[in-house]
Amino acid sequence: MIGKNNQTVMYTELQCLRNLAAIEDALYVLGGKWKLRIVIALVSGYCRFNEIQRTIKGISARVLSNELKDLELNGLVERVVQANQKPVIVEYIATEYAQTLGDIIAALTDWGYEHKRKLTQHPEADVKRSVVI
Amino acid sequence: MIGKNNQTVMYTELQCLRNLAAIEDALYVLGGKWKLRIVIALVSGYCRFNEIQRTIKGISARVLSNELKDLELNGLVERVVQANQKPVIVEYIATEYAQTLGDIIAALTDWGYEHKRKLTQHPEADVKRSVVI
DNA sequence: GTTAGTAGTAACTTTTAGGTTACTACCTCA
DNA sequence: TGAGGTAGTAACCTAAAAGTTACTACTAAC
Repeated sequence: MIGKNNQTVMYTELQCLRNLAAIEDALYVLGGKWKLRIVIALVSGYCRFNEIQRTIKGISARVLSNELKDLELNGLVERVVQANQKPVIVEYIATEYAQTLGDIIAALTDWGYEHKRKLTQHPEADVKRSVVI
Repeated sequence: MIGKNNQTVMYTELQCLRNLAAIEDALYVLGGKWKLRIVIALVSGYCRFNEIQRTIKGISARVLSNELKDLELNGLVERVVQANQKPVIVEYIATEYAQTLGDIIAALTDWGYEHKRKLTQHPEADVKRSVVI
């Protein structure tokens, strides 16, 4: 009952289970607090370690380091060491494959904007309620 | 450098920060292991508590209960109590607002399918490597 | 000569998310 | 009459994620 551009689409039971599996795969790679934020920072052109850390407020060096390794393992980020420079400079580059995340990032970003707009316009709408028939 | 339908789009620094904020808002509501899975189950027509728990493998009653409350607070789920029935029957219904998640769910599902296809086709591609220049 | 930047890592602690078990109270079916 | 389904909750526990602090080793600027 949901689909692209908010068209109504029915899922059969089998499709529902397959979609659950697919979204599970996607969230396995992209889930967690930081992964998508890092990808956004990378595709926006930030590529140095400290630069990324400064851009993404709140992330620690340890976590950023681990997340970048994960993303590299999944083929979304390439680590480029410029050994000729002194001090040695490391760049993290979003791969071509990371470009395939465009739809996900755009959809999440759009929804986030709209959701915030909704919250600030009708704050009273978000009150917990149960409908009793 | 990324956007809808994988079109190349540049982000300015300001846009990058705004996108980071928007995706933060979206992930605040939708993040975590279960939220999107639950929404998928709901829009697929599963609406009873135990039914949802059976559909989403691995979720416990405690977690499902908490997640449904969160989703209700954010206006994505409506809790409908049919008090005339014995035993009392409770239905969880995806709200109209939940339909706005269509693009996100579709994008994540598509990407999950493709990513799995990629992994099974070229498993050797996912080897950690750093490029040293 | 001290402060800040380069890219991290190791060891440790805290936080949070999620899992487990047991329980309610009522109903239906075999 | 007890097994299973209805929708949960309370208390407790574990495991994973994330945060903190300190440190390397070298460079450049003030």
